[in-house]
Amino acid sequence: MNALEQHAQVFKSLSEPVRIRIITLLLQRESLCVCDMVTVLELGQSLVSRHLNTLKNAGIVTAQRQGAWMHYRITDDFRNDYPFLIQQLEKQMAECKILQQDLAALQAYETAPRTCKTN
Amino acid sequence: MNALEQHAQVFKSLSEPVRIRIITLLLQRESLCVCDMVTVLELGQSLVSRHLNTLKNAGIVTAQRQGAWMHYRITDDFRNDYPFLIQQLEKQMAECKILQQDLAALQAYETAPRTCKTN
DNA sequence: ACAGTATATCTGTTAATTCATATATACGCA
DNA sequence: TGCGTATATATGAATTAACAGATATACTGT
Repeated sequence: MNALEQHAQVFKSLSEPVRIRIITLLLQRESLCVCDMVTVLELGQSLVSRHLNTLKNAGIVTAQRQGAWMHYRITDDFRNDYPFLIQQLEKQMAECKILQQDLAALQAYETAPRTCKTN
Repeated sequence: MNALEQHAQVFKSLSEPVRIRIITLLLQRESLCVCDMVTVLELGQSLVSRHLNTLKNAGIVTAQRQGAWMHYRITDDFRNDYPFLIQQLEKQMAECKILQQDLAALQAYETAPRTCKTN
Protein backbone atom coordinates (compact mmCIF):
# COMPACT_ATOMS: atom_id res chain seq x y z
CA MET A 1 0.00 0.00 0.00
CA ASN A 2 1.46 3.33 -1.02
CA ALA A 3 1.39 6.50 1.07
CA LEU A 4 -1.67 7.86 -0.67
CA GLU A 5 -3.67 4.70 -0.06
CA GLN A 6 -2.49 4.72 3.55
CA HIS A 7 -3.82 8.24 4.00
CA ALA A 8 -7.09 7.28 2.38
CA GLN A 9 -7.43 4.34 4.75
CA VAL A 10 -6.87 6.57 7.76
CA PHE A 11 -9.55 8.97 6.57
CA LYS A 12 -11.86 6.07 5.89
CA SER A 13 -11.38 4.89 9.45
CA LEU A 14 -12.62 8.28 10.58
CA SER A 15 -15.60 8.21 8.23
CA GLU A 16 -18.00 6.46 10.62
CA PRO A 17 -19.57 8.26 13.57
CA VAL A 18 -19.02 5.34 15.92
CA ARG A 19 -15.32 5.26 15.14
CA ILE A 20 -15.01 9.00 15.64
CA ARG A 21 -16.61 8.56 19.04
CA ILE A 22 -14.23 5.72 19.89
CA ILE A 23 -11.13 7.63 18.82
CA THR A 24 -12.28 10.71 20.67
CA LEU A 25 -12.64 8.73 23.87
CA LEU A 26 -9.25 7.10 23.41
CA LEU A 27 -7.63 10.49 22.88
CA GLN A 28 -8.83 11.42 26.36
CA ARG A 29 -7.31 8.43 28.13
CA GLU A 30 -4.14 6.40 28.03
CA SER A 31 -6.17 3.34 27.17
CA LEU A 32 -9.63 1.86 27.46
CA CYS A 33 -10.92 -1.69 27.39
CA VAL A 34 -13.74 -2.86 25.17
CA CYS A 35 -16.31 -3.13 27.91
CA ASP A 36 -15.56 0.44 28.98
CA MET A 37 -16.44 1.66 25.53
CA VAL A 38 -19.45 -0.62 25.22
CA THR A 39 -20.87 0.81 28.42
CA VAL A 40 -20.07 4.44 27.71
CA LEU A 41 -21.19 4.41 24.08
CA GLU A 42 -24.21 2.19 24.77
CA LEU A 43 -23.52 0.04 21.75
CA GLY A 44 -23.30 -3.70 21.18
CA GLN A 45 -20.05 -5.41 22.14
CA SER A 46 -19.72 -7.02 18.74
CA LEU A 47 -20.12 -3.70 16.98
CA VAL A 48 -17.51 -1.99 19.11
CA SER A 49 -15.09 -4.87 18.71
CA ARG A 50 -15.41 -4.78 14.94
CA HIS A 51 -14.90 -1.04 14.76
CA LEU A 52 -11.83 -1.37 16.96
CA ASN A 53 -10.52 -3.98 14.58
CA THR A 54 -10.99 -1.57 11.70
CA LEU A 55 -9.02 1.07 13.58
CA LYS A 56 -6.33 -1.47 14.38
CA ASN A 57 -5.99 -2.45 10.73
CA ALA A 58 -5.53 1.21 9.84
CA GLY A 59 -2.73 1.51 12.38
CA ILE A 60 -4.63 3.99 14.51
CA VAL A 61 -4.93 1.87 17.64
CA THR A 62 -3.19 -1.11 19.17
CA ALA A 63 -4.50 -3.71 21.56
CA GLN A 64 -2.84 -5.12 24.62
CA ARG A 65 -4.24 -7.93 26.69
CA GLN A 66 -4.39 -7.48 30.46
CA GLY A 67 -6.03 -10.53 31.90
CA ALA A 68 -9.44 -10.95 30.39
CA TRP A 69 -9.47 -7.36 29.19
CA MET A 70 -8.17 -6.00 25.93
CA HIS A 71 -6.87 -2.48 26.35
CA TYR A 72 -6.83 -0.32 23.26
CA ARG A 73 -4.76 2.80 22.84
CA ILE A 74 -3.85 5.28 20.13
CA THR A 75 -0.59 4.29 18.45
CA ASP A 76 2.50 6.46 18.52
CA ASP A 77 2.72 6.15 14.76
CA PHE A 78 -0.69 7.73 14.37
CA ARG A 79 0.24 10.55 16.72
CA ASN A 80 3.45 11.15 14.79
CA ASP A 81 2.11 10.87 11.27
CA TYR A 82 -1.24 12.62 11.71
CA PRO A 83 -0.69 15.37 14.28
CA PHE A 84 -3.04 17.81 12.59
CA LEU A 85 -5.73 15.19 12.30
CA ILE A 86 -5.58 14.81 16.06
CA GLN A 87 -5.84 18.56 16.46
CA GLN A 88 -8.86 18.50 14.21
CA LEU A 89 -10.48 15.77 16.29
CA GLU A 90 -9.84 17.71 19.46
CA LYS A 91 -11.42 20.77 17.91
CA GLN A 92 -14.44 18.71 16.95
CA MET A 93 -14.67 17.29 20.43
CA ALA A 94 -14.77 20.76 21.89
CA GLU A 95 -17.61 21.75 19.58
CA CYS A 96 -19.68 18.61 19.11
CA LYS A 97 -22.37 17.89 21.66
CA ILE A 98 -22.45 14.14 21.12
CA LEU A 99 -18.73 13.80 21.72
CA GLN A 100 -18.96 15.87 24.87
CA GLN A 101 -21.78 13.68 26.13
CA ASP A 102 -19.62 10.63 25.54
CA LEU A 103 -16.84 12.16 27.57
CA ALA A 104 -19.27 13.02 30.36
CA ALA A 105 -20.56 9.46 30.31
CA LEU A 106 -17.01 8.17 30.56
CA GLN A 107 -16.32 10.35 33.57
CA ALA A 108 -19.54 9.27 35.26
CA TYR A 109 -18.70 5.65 34.52
CA GLU A 110 -15.23 6.00 36.02
CA THR A 111 -16.63 7.62 39.15
CA ALA A 112 -19.37 5.09 39.78
CA PRO A 113 -18.54 1.58 41.02
CA ARG A 114 -17.67 -0.34 37.87
CA THR A 115 -19.31 -3.56 36.99
CA CYS A 116 -18.03 -4.56 33.62
CA LYS A 117 -20.94 -6.77 32.62
CA THR A 118 -20.62 -6.59 28.89
CA ASN A 119 -22.69 -9.49 27.70
CA MET B 1 -27.53 15.75 9.82
CA ASN B 2 -25.86 16.42 13.14
CA ALA B 3 -22.32 17.70 13.61
CA LEU B 4 -20.89 14.24 14.16
CA GLU B 5 -22.39 12.92 10.95
CA GLN B 6 -21.14 16.01 9.15
CA HIS B 7 -17.60 15.32 10.32
CA ALA B 8 -17.91 11.69 9.29
CA GLN B 9 -19.04 12.75 5.83
CA VAL B 10 -16.05 15.05 5.44
CA PHE B 11 -13.68 12.27 6.41
CA LYS B 12 -15.46 9.91 4.05
CA SER B 13 -14.93 12.40 1.26
CA LEU B 14 -11.22 12.19 1.96
CA SER B 15 -11.22 8.42 2.08
CA GLU B 16 -10.60 7.83 -1.62
CA PRO B 17 -7.20 8.37 -3.25
CA VAL B 18 -8.70 10.12 -6.27
CA ARG B 19 -10.51 12.63 -4.09
CA ILE B 20 -7.41 13.30 -2.04
CA ARG B 21 -5.59 14.05 -5.29
CA ILE B 22 -8.37 16.38 -6.42
CA ILE B 23 -8.50 18.27 -3.14
CA THR B 24 -4.74 18.55 -3.04
CA LEU B 25 -4.71 20.12 -6.49
CA LEU B 26 -7.51 22.51 -5.56
CA LEU B 27 -5.64 23.60 -2.45
CA GLN B 28 -2.83 24.75 -4.75
CA ARG B 29 -4.97 26.93 -6.97
CA GLU B 30 -7.85 29.35 -6.63
CA SER B 31 -9.94 27.12 -8.83
CA LEU B 32 -9.70 24.47 -11.53
CA CYS B 33 -12.11 23.31 -14.20
CA VAL B 34 -13.02 19.70 -14.75
CA CYS B 35 -11.01 19.29 -17.92
CA ASP B 36 -7.92 20.61 -16.14
CA MET B 37 -8.21 17.88 -13.55
CA VAL B 38 -9.05 15.22 -16.11
CA THR B 39 -5.90 16.04 -18.01
CA VAL B 40 -3.61 16.35 -15.01
CA LEU B 41 -4.89 13.28 -13.17
CA GLU B 42 -5.22 11.21 -16.34
CA LEU B 43 -8.59 9.88 -15.31
CA GLY B 44 -11.93 9.57 -17.07
CA GLN B 45 -14.07 12.71 -17.20
CA SER B 46 -17.06 10.90 -15.80
CA LEU B 47 -15.08 9.65 -12.86
CA VAL B 48 -13.67 13.07 -12.01
CA SER B 49 -17.07 14.67 -12.34
CA ARG B 50 -18.63 12.17 -9.96
CA HIS B 51 -15.91 12.58 -7.38
CA LEU B 52 -16.33 16.35 -7.59
CA ASN B 53 -20.02 15.88 -6.96
CA THR B 54 -19.22 13.86 -3.87
CA LEU B 55 -16.97 16.64 -2.61
CA LYS B 56 -19.65 19.19 -3.38
CA ASN B 57 -22.26 17.26 -1.43
CA ALA B 58 -19.91 17.20 1.55
CA GLY B 59 -19.53 20.98 1.36
CA ILE B 60 -15.84 20.80 0.56
CA VAL B 61 -16.00 22.38 -2.89
CA THR B 62 -18.36 24.61 -4.84
CA ALA B 63 -18.85 24.90 -8.55
CA GLN B 64 -19.20 28.01 -10.64
CA ARG B 65 -19.96 28.03 -14.32
CA GLN B 66 -17.85 30.19 -16.62
CA GLY B 67 -19.12 29.64 -20.13
CA ALA B 68 -18.81 26.00 -20.96
CA TRP B 69 -16.44 25.39 -18.07
CA MET B 70 -17.29 24.50 -14.51
CA HIS B 71 -14.76 25.90 -12.09
CA TYR B 72 -14.44 24.13 -8.77
CA ARG B 73 -12.90 25.65 -5.68
CA ILE B 74 -12.50 24.83 -1.99
CA THR B 75 -15.30 26.41 0.04
CA ASP B 76 -14.68 29.01 2.71
CA ASP B 77 -16.76 26.91 5.10
CA PHE B 78 -14.39 24.01 4.70
CA ARG B 79 -11.38 26.23 5.27
CA ASN B 80 -13.00 27.68 8.38
CA ASP B 81 -14.35 24.48 9.89
CA TYR B 82 -11.49 22.11 9.09
CA PRO B 83 -8.29 24.18 9.30
CA PHE B 84 -6.23 21.36 10.75
CA LEU B 85 -7.45 18.95 8.14
CA ILE B 86 -6.08 21.31 5.51
CA GLN B 87 -2.79 21.43 7.38
CA GLN B 88 -2.75 17.67 7.40
CA LEU B 89 -3.38 17.53 3.67
CA GLU B 90 -0.58 20.01 3.04
CA LYS B 91 1.75 17.90 5.13
CA GLN B 92 0.79 14.85 3.13
CA MET B 93 1.34 16.69 -0.11
CA ALA B 94 4.85 17.59 0.96
CA GLU B 95 5.63 13.97 1.74
CA CYS B 96 3.68 11.93 -0.78
CA LYS B 97 5.28 11.28 -4.13
CA ILE B 98 2.05 10.78 -6.04
CA LEU B 99 0.66 14.11 -4.91
CA GLN B 100 3.86 15.87 -5.86
CA GLN B 101 3.74 14.30 -9.28
CA ASP B 102 0.20 15.58 -9.70
CA LEU B 103 1.33 19.09 -8.82
CA ALA B 104 4.22 18.84 -11.26
CA ALA B 105 1.82 17.66 -13.95
CA LEU B 106 -0.43 20.62 -13.23
CA GLN B 107 2.45 23.04 -13.57
CA ALA B 108 3.56 21.45 -16.82
CA TYR B 109 0.01 21.56 -18.10
CA GLU B 110 -0.31 25.25 -17.26
CA THR B 111 2.96 26.05 -18.99
CA ALA B 112 2.24 24.15 -22.18
CA PRO B 113 -0.28 25.45 -24.70
CA ARG B 114 -3.62 24.24 -23.36
CA THR B 115 -5.99 22.30 -25.46
CA CYS B 116 -8.90 21.38 -23.27
CA LYS B 117 -10.01 18.41 -25.33
CA THR B 118 -11.57 16.42 -22.57
CA ASN B 119 -13.62 13.87 -24.40
C1' DA C 1 -22.96 21.19 -34.46
C1' DC C 2 -19.51 20.95 -31.00
C1' DA C 3 -16.97 21.16 -26.66
C1' DG C 4 -17.38 20.75 -21.70
C1' DT C 5 -19.79 18.60 -18.17
C1' DA C 6 -23.28 15.77 -15.71
C1' DT C 7 -25.85 11.66 -15.05
C1' DA C 8 -28.16 7.09 -15.80
C1' DT C 9 -27.07 2.45 -15.57
C1' DC C 10 -24.55 -1.69 -14.91
C1' DT C 11 -21.01 -4.56 -12.60
C1' DG C 12 -18.01 -5.89 -9.17
C1' DT C 13 -16.30 -4.91 -4.65
C1' DT C 14 -16.37 -3.48 -0.07
C1' DA C 15 -18.34 -2.54 4.28
C1' DA C 16 -21.80 -2.11 8.28
C1' DT C 17 -24.74 -4.47 11.24
C1' DT C 18 -26.61 -8.34 13.75
C1' DC C 19 -26.80 -12.97 15.52
C1' DA C 20 -24.80 -16.80 17.11
C1' DT C 21 -20.89 -18.97 18.54
C1' DA C 22 -16.00 -19.57 19.64
C1' DT C 23 -12.00 -18.40 22.47
C1' DA C 24 -9.62 -16.79 26.47
C1' DT C 25 -9.18 -15.63 31.10
C1' DA C 26 -10.80 -15.38 35.90
C1' DC C 27 -13.33 -17.23 39.76
C1' DG C 28 -15.47 -20.40 42.99
C1' DC C 29 -15.41 -24.65 44.95
C1' DA C 30 -14.64 -29.41 45.94
C1' DT D 1 -5.18 -29.20 41.48
C1' DG D 2 -8.97 -29.76 38.57
C1' DC D 3 -13.60 -28.74 36.96
C1' DG D 4 -17.57 -26.05 36.01
C1' DT D 5 -19.13 -21.47 35.25
C1' DA D 6 -19.22 -16.60 34.40
C1' DT D 7 -17.13 -12.73 32.14
C1' DA D 8 -14.55 -10.37 28.29
C1' DT D 9 -13.61 -10.36 23.63
C1' DA D 10 -13.30 -11.99 18.87
C1' DT D 11 -15.16 -13.90 14.76
C1' DG D 12 -17.88 -16.65 11.17
C1' DA D 13 -22.03 -16.21 8.55
C1' DA D 14 -25.78 -13.82 6.47
C1' DT D 15 -27.97 -9.69 5.09
C1' DT D 16 -28.17 -5.22 3.40
C1' DA D 17 -26.42 -1.11 1.63
C1' DA D 18 -23.02 1.83 -0.40
C1' DC D 19 -19.62 2.89 -3.64
C1' DA D 20 -15.89 2.89 -7.42
C1' DG D 21 -15.25 2.46 -12.15
C1' DA D 22 -16.70 2.26 -17.03
C1' DT D 23 -19.76 3.15 -20.88
C1' DA D 24 -23.14 5.46 -23.02
C1' DT D 25 -26.15 9.20 -23.13
C1' DA D 26 -28.13 13.67 -21.88
C1' DC D 27 -27.61 18.42 -20.80
C1' DT D 28 -25.64 23.28 -21.45
C1' DG D 29 -23.54 27.13 -23.50
C1' DT D 30 -20.96 28.95 -27.74
